[in-house]
Formats: sequence, C-alpha cells, structure tokens
Amino acid sequence: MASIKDVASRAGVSTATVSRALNNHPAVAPDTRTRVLEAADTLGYHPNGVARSLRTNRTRTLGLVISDVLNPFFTELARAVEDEARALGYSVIIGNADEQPDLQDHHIRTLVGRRIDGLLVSPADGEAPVLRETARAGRTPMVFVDRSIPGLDVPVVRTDGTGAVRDLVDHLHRIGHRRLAVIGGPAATTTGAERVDAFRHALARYGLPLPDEYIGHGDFQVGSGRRITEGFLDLEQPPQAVFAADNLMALGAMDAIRERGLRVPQDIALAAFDDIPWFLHTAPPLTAIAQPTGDLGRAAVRALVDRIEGRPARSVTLTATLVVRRSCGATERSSR
Amino acid sequence: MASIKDVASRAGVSTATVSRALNNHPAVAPDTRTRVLEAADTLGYHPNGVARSLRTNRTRTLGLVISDVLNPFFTELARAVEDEARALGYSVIIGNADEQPDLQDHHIRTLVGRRIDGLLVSPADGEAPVLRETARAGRTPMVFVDRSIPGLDVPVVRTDGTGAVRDLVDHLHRIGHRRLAVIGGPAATTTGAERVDAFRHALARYGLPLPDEYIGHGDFQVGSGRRITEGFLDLEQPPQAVFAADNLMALGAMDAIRERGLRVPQDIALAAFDDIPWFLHTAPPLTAIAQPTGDLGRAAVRALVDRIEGRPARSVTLTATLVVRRSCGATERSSR
DNA sequence: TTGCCGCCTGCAATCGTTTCCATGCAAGGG
DNA sequence: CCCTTGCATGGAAACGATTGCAGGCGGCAA
Repeated sequence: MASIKDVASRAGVSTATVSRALNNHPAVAPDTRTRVLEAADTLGYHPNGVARSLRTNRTRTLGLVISDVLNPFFTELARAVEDEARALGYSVIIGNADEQPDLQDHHIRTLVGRRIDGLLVSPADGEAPVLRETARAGRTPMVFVDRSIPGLDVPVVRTDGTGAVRDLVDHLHRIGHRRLAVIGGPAATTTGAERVDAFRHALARYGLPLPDEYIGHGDFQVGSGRRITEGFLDLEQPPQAVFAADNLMALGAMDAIRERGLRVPQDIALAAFDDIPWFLHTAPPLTAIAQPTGDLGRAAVRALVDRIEGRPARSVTLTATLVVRRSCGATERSSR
Repeated sequence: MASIKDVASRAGVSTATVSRALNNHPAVAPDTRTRVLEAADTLGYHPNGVARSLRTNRTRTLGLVISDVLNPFFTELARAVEDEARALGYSVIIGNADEQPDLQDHHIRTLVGRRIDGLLVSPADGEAPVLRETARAGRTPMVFVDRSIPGLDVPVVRTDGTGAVRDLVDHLHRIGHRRLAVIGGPAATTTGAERVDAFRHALARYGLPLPDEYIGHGDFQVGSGRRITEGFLDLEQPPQAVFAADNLMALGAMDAIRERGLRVPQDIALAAFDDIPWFLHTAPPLTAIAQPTGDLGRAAVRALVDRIEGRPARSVTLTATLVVRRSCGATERSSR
C-alpha cells in the first residue's frame, strides 16, 4: 500500500511537506499543495490511521459495551451513538456483553488494548474487576449510559422514569385497576431496582400496597417475563394489571397471557418500560414508558467526547414519558 | 501509560526479551519469563495494540458494513458476526449505511483508513465508487454477505430462498389461495430481485399468473409495506395472500390490513421473508421464511478470515426454510 | 549592499512494538 | 584443551505517520 514516502518522492518533496499538505497546515505553498494532492490521488494514497494513531496518541475511536445487542432498546441506543460519534469524527467499536460480567470485562480489556479514546458502558450486573480498575485508573475516559455502578466516580447519562411511572399508575388507577403487579429487572442493575421502587412509591400515593407476590424478579429477557406472569396468573387473586420493567419481559408476559386464553386489556392490563417500534404492531398496541433513546445516546457521546477533549463532563438525566395505547383498557379520550 | 521499556528496565532485561516473554516465544528462560510477567503485572502493563499493529501490519479487526442496524435481521447477523470474530480473535467495527450508498462509502473509506484486516459488506442499492474501487484493488480482503454486486469478484455468503418460496406457494395453494401478491425489495439489490423471481416461478408451477398490479416495489422499510398493501387492498380484485420480501415490510402490511378492519388470515393471508423472534408475538403469529441468520454471519466471518490468512475463500450458499405459523390460514395439521 | 524578516521546506526525532542478526556463555565431543 | 553447537539475550532497524527546530531564499527597507 502506498505510504507517505511514495507520495513525497512522486511529488518531489519531503514527507513532512506531504503531511502538512494533507492536514491543511497553513504553511504550505498553494502549488506545492496541489502537486502533493495530485501525487496522492494518482497513487491512491490513504493515510495509515494506525501510524497516525501511534504518533498522535489518538485513535478517534470510541468503545461501546452494552449488555444485549438483540434488545431493541440497545440497538437504537447503539445507532444513535454511532450517528453522533460519526458527526464528531469518531468511529465506534461495539462490544456485546450478553449480560455476562466476564464477557464485559473481556471487551473492556481488548478495547483499552486498542487504545480507544473513550469508553461508553452500560454495565451488567455482577463483579467486574477490569471495569472497576479501568474506571479507577482513569486513563481511559469513561461514561456510563442507562445504568451505573454506585461508588465509581464516572459520569452517568440516564433516564429518570419516576414521573412516567407515576403517570402510568394514575392511568391504571383511573381505569379502575387496583391490584397492580410488577416484573422487575435484575436486582443489582440500577435500572432494575429504580423502576420497581418508582412503582411502589406511585402506588403508595393511592394507598395501594405492593405485596411481595406481586413483585417478580426477571432478567430483562422474554423467558423470565413469561414465567413470572404465569406465576401471577396462578395466584388466587391474580393482578389486574402487570407492569414489565423492560420490553422483552413485556413480550413474555403477553405470550403467557395469550396462552391462557386471556385477552389484553379486557382480562388483564399490560404496560412496559421502554417503548419500541414493535409495540405499535402488537395486538393490542402496548402502552409503554418511552425513553428518549436517541437523545440518550447522543448525550452520552457528547459527554464522553467532552471528557476526551479535556472539557469537564457532567452527568445527564433525561426524563421518560408515558405513551398511552390500548393495552391497559379504555380511557376517556381515545388514543393511538 | 506503562510501555514495554518500563517493563524491560524493571525486569532488568531488554525490550526484545519482554516482547518474547509476553508472546510466548519458546526461546526465553523460565525464570526470565516469570520476572518479566511480574514486572508487567505490578506496572499494570497492557501492550499497545496500535504500535503492535503498525509493526505487524495486522489490526485483528474486521469491518462490517450493513444497510440497517435497526432491522432485526441485520442485528442478529451483526451479533453472530461479532461472536464468531471474537472466537477467532478479532474485533468488529460496525458501520451502519442506512441504505445510503454514500454513507456506505464513507464507512468503507474510514475502515480501510484504519487498516482493518478484512471487510464484510451487505451492499446497498446504488452507485458506490469507493466500494467498487476497494473491491477491485483487492488490498483489503472482502466478502459480501446476504447481498452482492454482480460483476465484482468478491465471494458471497448468502441464503437461497427459492426452495422455501416454493414451499410457501405450495402451502398457500393448498389452503386455497389463488390470487397471490408480492411486495418486493429495491430492484437493484440482488435479494430484492431474487425473491420476486422465485415467487413468480413458484406460481408458474401452478399455472398462476403474477400480474403487475400484484407486484409492489418496496424499500425494505415499514412505510413502503404499508403503502403497497393499501394499494393492493384498493384493487377491484384484491389479492388473497400477500408475501412480503422482508420482515419490516410485512409489519407495514399487517398494519394496513388491520387498519381496514380486516383480519389475518380470515380476510387475507400474509407471509414474510426473514423470520424474527417478534413474529412469534404478533397476532396472529406470522408464517415466514427463516434464514439461518446465525450460520450466515458465522460462515461469512470464516470465509473472510480464510482470505485474510491466505487460504482460498469460497462463496457459501445456505438454504432458507419455511416456518408455518397461523397467518396464512388453517392447514391440515395444526402448527405453532 | 547589507541586514532582517517571513514564508516554505526539510531534517530528524519520536510514538511502542516486533524481529533479524549478532553475541556471549555453557556444555559436550573430539 | 579447543572447537562446535545451541540456547538465551541484547542491539538496532524497521513500521508510517507528525512535528519541533533550523535553515534557505526572496523581498523589502535602510
């Protein structure tokens, strides 16, 4: 592959001049510049990013480690991250941790080895020594997105759903539902715990209890949503409404309900955290709490790039909103 | 960040020895090796991948350029690619082309600039000079996945759906459907054209025509599926069954059907190319042609790595299978 | 004519590895 | 005892870019 030397000798100048010409350095004569550009063009020269990175100590690459690429929420997040990063001149390497802390650690290790300029992590549940060590060492700028790990001094870009959960409970209560159940996420993920807590508090405002048998502990996957919902339906007094703390578990719940021959919303109401395009196409369309996923990803990238380029990076909290569709029953106004 | 020199001086050896010790070179004395490893450990040394790449001329990184990350088919493909690549010791940089040839070219350019070891592309429709040039130059090993561009000498890993399409038509015919319509993909993508052709030929076996008004030209997105289906339903003689050439367009079709107050499959049958987990959860569950997506991704990676490591890479064609669910009507055997 | 200044350009060091080649040393055979 | 052999190690040259520093050269003013 043609190198800067080839271009230099073809243009009859030194490599230094070629470098300057290609990087728009002001101190290079116009005709020299055109000669260099011509030479580069005819040779089909593309600068070697690896050599450049070695010299400049910057790779213009970000790492993104997420817990489940197949979850539409994270796909959308990844897409937004990539878009914003590209706009700022960065590439993104995505690592899929599959909710396994050791796989997550593996990705972090290789990304740091590749000398990415910064790291975006949505930390998985569990022990993650490499993650902790990387965060503590502080050599690689890092930002958490969606989830966080308490006790680490890392900025977090996340969504606050308490208001939306309150709206959801208002909505359910207005329709007449009193026995409300929740399918939570893994206890150790911050998002998992937060959503259940918000739900409990929202219920308390109406003096409604949240008994233990109405709390399911899921793992953010379809299967757990299904199992837990079956448990709910087997109770002597099944809940009138189920709130799933993520989209996949809501799908599982829907399957379980349908398999019993029950209907949503006539027999049981269903709502989910995380709105995704597919919820428009289910039967019935699902009421959900929508995170501003795109904004979340973009804000995370900006925060990270701020850190990378020496500006202070601040944590960001966006707010989720309730999107009412038809899966909880009739409301006064028809809505789509 | 600690470099190999730091390790060398702390262990009292030369950098050459450190390098050898860390790379398991046989010619290094056991106690020297342990001294080096200790030194590396206490210094928290991680080899600089950039420098290594510069020297070895290998980045152990693959590029994957796909047309739409939000399409579950490609997400699953990307996931399989990443898994297999990791197993073989490679990282993956994903570029999302969003069906735009110039964005695709942009990604290819930056990936080649980063000196990825190989490139996996699912080419978008349209003019792509950088792609063509990269393929022709042959400096970066390349493999097409799912789609291809005729006239370029690049191995292709794809799925053949003709058999499955024939099965689908058999299935529809047996149920009694005679007026069958198809929503095709962009004409210039190979997959788009192939699926329509396969459908036409399968119909011909029953002496059924495929009139022009029963052929829609979509773009693999939800909106076009909806629009085209509305057109079908507006015909004097609407089709009895619609076959969508990808999953998103099938969703759009479903919406359009539902909005007219029609039911699947009682009023109209629906089937899709590309099976995705969500189709289990729609109402009714959708009959679809399933590609072995995971195998496709893994085979593509293996073919690419073969080229990278100097082995001949061959094109691979896998076969798709029909998954009968309930969206085309009752069959003799109940199926789920 | 001389001196100074400013614009361009080139030299050469540097980034952190890998790897070819040479070298020192110990052991073993003639 | 000397020579050969082989093993373990070190020196130093790459890889391809960027960049501080110095220097050449032309023009302009004194």
